[in-house]
Amino acid sequence: MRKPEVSGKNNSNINYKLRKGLWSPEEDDKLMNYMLNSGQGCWSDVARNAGLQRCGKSCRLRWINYLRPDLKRGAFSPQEEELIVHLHSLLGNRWSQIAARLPGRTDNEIKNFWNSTIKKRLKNLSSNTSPNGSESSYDPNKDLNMAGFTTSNTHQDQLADFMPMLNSSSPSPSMHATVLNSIIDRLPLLDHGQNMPVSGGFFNGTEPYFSSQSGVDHKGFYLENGGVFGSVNIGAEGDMYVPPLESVSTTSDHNLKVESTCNTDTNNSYFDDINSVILNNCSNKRTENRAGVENLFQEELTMGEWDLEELMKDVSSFPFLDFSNIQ
DNA sequence: AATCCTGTCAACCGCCGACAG
DNA sequence: GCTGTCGGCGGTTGACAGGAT
Repeated sequence: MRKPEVSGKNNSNINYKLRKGLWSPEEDDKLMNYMLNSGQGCWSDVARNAGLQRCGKSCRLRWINYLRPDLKRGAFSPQEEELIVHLHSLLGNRWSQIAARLPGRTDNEIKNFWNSTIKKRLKNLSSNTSPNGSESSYDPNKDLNMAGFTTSNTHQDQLADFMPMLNSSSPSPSMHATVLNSIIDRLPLLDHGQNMPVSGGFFNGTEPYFSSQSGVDHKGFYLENGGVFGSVNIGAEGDMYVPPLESVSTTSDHNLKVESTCNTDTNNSYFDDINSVILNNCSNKRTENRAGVENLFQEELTMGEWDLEELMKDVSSFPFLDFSNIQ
């Protein structure tokens, strides 16, 4: 936190210089009143018209990160933590996009939380699990289930079914396809709901149901560590759509590249692959879940522009998220 | 009680893309 | 096409609080 200050050397120019640093309660009142009465316009106009000696950017930041009425206060819930970790594994440091999936949370808040809490936790756990210290760098994305976040033993057990195959030292593309098909085979048919979230477990059998505050059962796809990947909604016409998410990439470009190679320490990415394939299929035609699967694992597969907006738009539909505590 | 250390978080900075003139 | 402005974003800073020593 910074002490309130006035930019510029000469305070006699206070009327013409912009203030910096912490916001005073009076400034907050001015901005709040202006925003509530006049709504958002050009931020530089907001600053001017509200009688603030602040730059537009500063006003915007203050409003977004602090004054906005819909902000959720308080500590992150374990569910939110898990969601942040998962979204970060998908999106990287795209805090704004992560924040967009967490109602009432700001990108700044999430960024701070990640840098101060989660990152540290993951690092500690990572170092604890590599006693010889051979892992010079840690990858939070590999440590999701070691970070003390809630996981589902059920899903771990279910995933264990696939581990022998996944742990194959040099699985062939056909092996990938086999595993993938096996998973897709276990996908429940998603054509029996109308306008409501439906059971859409990643695996069959013992997938747990989650109940939202509204009492509607939800279910998501699960990640390797029990994290919910996304829920599935069935439209009135029975078409399945996967809630979208903004463009995402785990690579430097915006194409999601799925490596065909698989080794024992790439289970995480492997399941991302699976999820992406499933979701990709689901977002196209539910009746053609299997279509194209055989062609997915080539030397290197580029899935093209993969708009996560098409995958996880409505993260609020995640079954375990309970936003009823928003104050 | 004083000092040090660490975590938290509000806010700034610099960059980028979109857009208008 | 160039330039300026603006909004948005991610990285970073630094003040403060609270725990540890």
